[in-house]
Amino acid sequence: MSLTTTQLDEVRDRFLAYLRERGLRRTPERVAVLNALYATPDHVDADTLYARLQQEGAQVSRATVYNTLDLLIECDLAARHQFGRQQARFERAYAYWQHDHLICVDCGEILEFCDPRLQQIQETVAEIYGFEVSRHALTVYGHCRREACPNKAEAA
Amino acid sequence: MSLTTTQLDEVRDRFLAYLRERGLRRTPERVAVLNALYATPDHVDADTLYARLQQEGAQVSRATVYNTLDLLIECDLAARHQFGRQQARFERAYAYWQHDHLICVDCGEILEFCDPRLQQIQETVAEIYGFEVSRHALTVYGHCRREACPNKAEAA
DNA sequence: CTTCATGCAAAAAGTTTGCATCCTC
DNA sequence: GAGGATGCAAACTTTTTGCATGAAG
Repeated sequence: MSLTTTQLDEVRDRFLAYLRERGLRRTPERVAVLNALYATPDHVDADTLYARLQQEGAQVSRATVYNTLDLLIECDLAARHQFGRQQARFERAYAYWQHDHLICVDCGEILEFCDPRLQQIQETVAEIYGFEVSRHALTVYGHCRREACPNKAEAA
Repeated sequence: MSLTTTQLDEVRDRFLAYLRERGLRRTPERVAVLNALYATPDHVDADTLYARLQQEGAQVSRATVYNTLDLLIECDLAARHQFGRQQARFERAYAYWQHDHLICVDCGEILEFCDPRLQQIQETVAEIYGFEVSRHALTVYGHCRREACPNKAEAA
């Protein structure tokens, strides 16, 4: 799913507003990272995002990619996920409801879903344990049934 | 919650049976890692487990710790979790229902909970997306209300 | 012009690997 | 005995850090 030009403008404006109110500078590198993240709806790792920026000719270092991703997470324009391995994945977070992930352990395909019962679970847990819950991360693992799914043999 | 001696025996037997049926060797190092993991109910990272083994005088290398943890996960005696950071946490998995985790982002406390609605969510997702679901990982993040919780200022 | 942000490369943190030695079977 | 398992250390991967240079305000 792609965002409209108007939405992308809103995203950029929100980022710039955040930078302004925090007294941070508007640099072309920061904007480039934002654009690269919002160019596709997938879940990229930092290095892939870095490679993408290089490919586009943007002059951005890895350090700046990580740096900027942190800023984007702080202002809720990006989300970080840790899907099982030590490599974090990032996705855009604007105009997205809180959603969860379904991952095929064979082909690595990542699907998104949303179930209202999770909200209820959060509330229940918050009440029982006296927590002020801020967010959750649910990842469901399994085997997809796509014909094109490689490593199918692993499935039961 | 601690396991009884009988349960610990069952665990060891199960591990040894697994080694036997896979044609793997029963080494004192492997048993030491199992014991160290089952000595406490907490969620340890590999290095902490390694340090614990050293302290007990066990002669086990980091490589063997990782190696053995993989074996324990394969035979369902251990579970690996990736709580947000790039450092994996391990916990014993024998005689435990599938449970989920509630983490205080201020003090790092990890609580466990279980909600039957998750089972339903898994089933729903499996049906909608045509997945054969094998497991899930839900982590809820928030602020605990303990007096002793450090970094309380961060809470809203 | 001041100061913060960047790029680079080195360091850090976590995990995996290669190889000689040791120990289970 | 034979070959898998271990320990050690080095390699590797991902992320963070320090510092001189560069550019935003």
